[in-house]
Parts: sequence; C-alpha cells; structure tokens
Amino acid sequence: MSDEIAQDAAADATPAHFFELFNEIGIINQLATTEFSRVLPHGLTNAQFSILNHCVRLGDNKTPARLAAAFQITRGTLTSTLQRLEAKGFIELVPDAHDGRSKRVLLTESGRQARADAVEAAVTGLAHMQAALRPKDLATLLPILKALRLWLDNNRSGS
Amino acid sequence: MSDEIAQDAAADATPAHFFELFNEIGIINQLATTEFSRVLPHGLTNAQFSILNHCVRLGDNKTPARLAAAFQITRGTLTSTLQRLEAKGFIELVPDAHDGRSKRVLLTESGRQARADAVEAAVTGLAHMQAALRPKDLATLLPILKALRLWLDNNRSGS
DNA sequence: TTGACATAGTTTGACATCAAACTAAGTAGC
DNA sequence: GCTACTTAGTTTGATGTCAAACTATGTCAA
Repeated sequence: MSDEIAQDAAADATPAHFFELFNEIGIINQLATTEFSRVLPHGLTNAQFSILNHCVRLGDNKTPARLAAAFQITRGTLTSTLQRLEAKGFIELVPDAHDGRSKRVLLTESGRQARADAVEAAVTGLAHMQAALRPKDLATLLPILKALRLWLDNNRSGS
Repeated sequence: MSDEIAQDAAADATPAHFFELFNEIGIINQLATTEFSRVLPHGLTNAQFSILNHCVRLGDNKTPARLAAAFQITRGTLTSTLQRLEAKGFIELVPDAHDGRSKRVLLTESGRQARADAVEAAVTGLAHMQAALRPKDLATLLPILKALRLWLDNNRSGS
C-alpha cells in the first residue's frame, strides 16, 4: 500500500523519513511484482518462480524449512507454494532419508525448463526498464538497500 | 519473495541488475510491513491504516475510485478494505449527492482517533530504526526511489 | 429518445501471506 | 526408557491483492 506520515521532514533520519522510505518501497514493490507476474509463463507466480530460480541457482535437494528461512516466509506459506509447484510437476517432494520429520525439494526436468522460460521472459520484460533509472543511480541504490535488508533481517521480532 | 537471477553482472543497468534491485526491494518490503503491522493498534492492517492516514492528511470525502487510483490498487481491493474499515466504525460510506454511481468516504471520530494512535505506535516502533541506515544514505535513497516509482507508475500496462 | 460506450462499485476465484493451533518425529535430561 | 522440549511440516482463518465478470448509472452521439 502507500501514503506517508512524512510531511515536511528535515534532513535527518526521523521516523517519518523511514515511513516515507518504506512507503516508496511498498509502491515500487507492488508495481514491479504485478508487472513481473504478467510476463511469467506456465501460469507461474512470483513466489513459484522464486523457488524454482533458487533451486536452479543454488541447488535443489534442500528441506522446506531451509527454503522458508532463505525466503523469510513462514513454513505454512511455503507449504502452500510447494504444493502448487508439485501439482504443476515442476518439483518433487521426497522424504528425507535421515530425518523422518523432513522432506527434500527436488527439481524436475519440466521445472528446470519452466524456470529457463521464465528467465527469458523476465529478461525480455525487464529490458525496456533501462530507461527507468540511470546506471549510476542503480549502482548507488543496490548496496544501500542490501545493507538495509540485512539490518532488518537481523533485527526483526522473530529472531 | 526473494532470490536473484543476477550473478556476475557488470557495472551497467542490465535486466539482471533490475531483477536484483526488485528482489531487495521485495524482501525489505516484506520485512518492513510485517514488522509494522505488528505494532499497529485496534487490529489495523497496513492497508487499513494507509487509508485512514490518507484521509487525515489529505482530507476525506473522496470517492473510492479516487482513493484506488491514489493507492494504485484495484477498485475491488479497495472495496474489501473499505468494508472492513466501515465494520470497525472508522469510516462511513455515504452516497454521492451528484453522481448516483459514486460513494464518498468519510472519517468518523473513532477513525481519527485510531489513526492518531497508530501514528504514535508507528513513530515509537520506527524510532529504533535510526540505526538501520545513516541519514546520508537515507537522503540518497529517497529521491532515486521516488523517481523510479514515478517511472513505473507511468509505464505500467494498465495505463 | 435511444443505443453504444464509459465509469463506479461489487463479487468471485486464485494466490501469497501471516499467526496460531496442530501432528509427527527427533533430542535431552533424568 | 520416560518426560519435556524442540523442530518439521500442515492446516485453518483472516487479510490483501489481482483479474475478470457483473450491475447500476452516467454520457454522448445520431
């Protein structure tokens, strides 16, 4: 969602500034993800693509618990998304050999292909965004946002 | 959600860079909104607070259509959130005198008070975030993000 | 006036998300 | 070996969100 408390804030880091920051980030996130999910093939959602992409890039055969931690979502949320991916035949869920409580998430061939198609669509869809931001600004943004993300991750309630 | 395509991208604005950017933004948004909704009083959600806050800051007596445009959400989404706010007694929905299709969103006294309580809780909750970002970085971030948000808003499919 | 189109709001169905309650299985301590 | 705690995964209920279909009302042109 959107809107701000901030009105005429000065030049230091007041709560109102942070509010404004999260506000902009919220709107950008909403616009970007809505746009992104439009171009995804195979009826993939953002969440589903993220999981496939993670498994291709960093390897599959992880437990759901580990994936949930990596994505910072609850296990319940992940259960739901994994079930949809399995229904589409993009992953397999197999019991863990060493821990009776755990499962393992395995990519199928069809899942790898879907991810490849999605990456291609994403790259194409993102191409026209060159105009949205100057390379210099993009380079400025990234490290600061990464630092902020790290701080938030380390300082949230659930940790 | 999270994760990136980007791997070894160079120093210009490739699609992979944008992907990484939106990725960071998505995680930050998730962490920030989850944290924020924890501190909101009266069972308010982010969406509900945003609307109350907007009405206090920029005036009530707007039509739902106008609010939906301001928040860049669909009218259906707004219908749902307005219904919840009305059920809580924080707003009133009255027919527009001049246009039989429209309604008007009015704040109640109770709604103003709830918003005031929420702002206080938010300021308190955001206070400890001074440590998350140096004021200089915050000041760097804001104008770039605003520009990006504007671009996305002007270049989305639905416009 | 009437028919075509546009706009406001609602509803439905799908999905992601959280919190909280729940089941099953592993781990410790005694 | 038991009991208590912890961890993995699932389920449920609430909310926000979108797209798409739908109703009601307004506008405009012929």
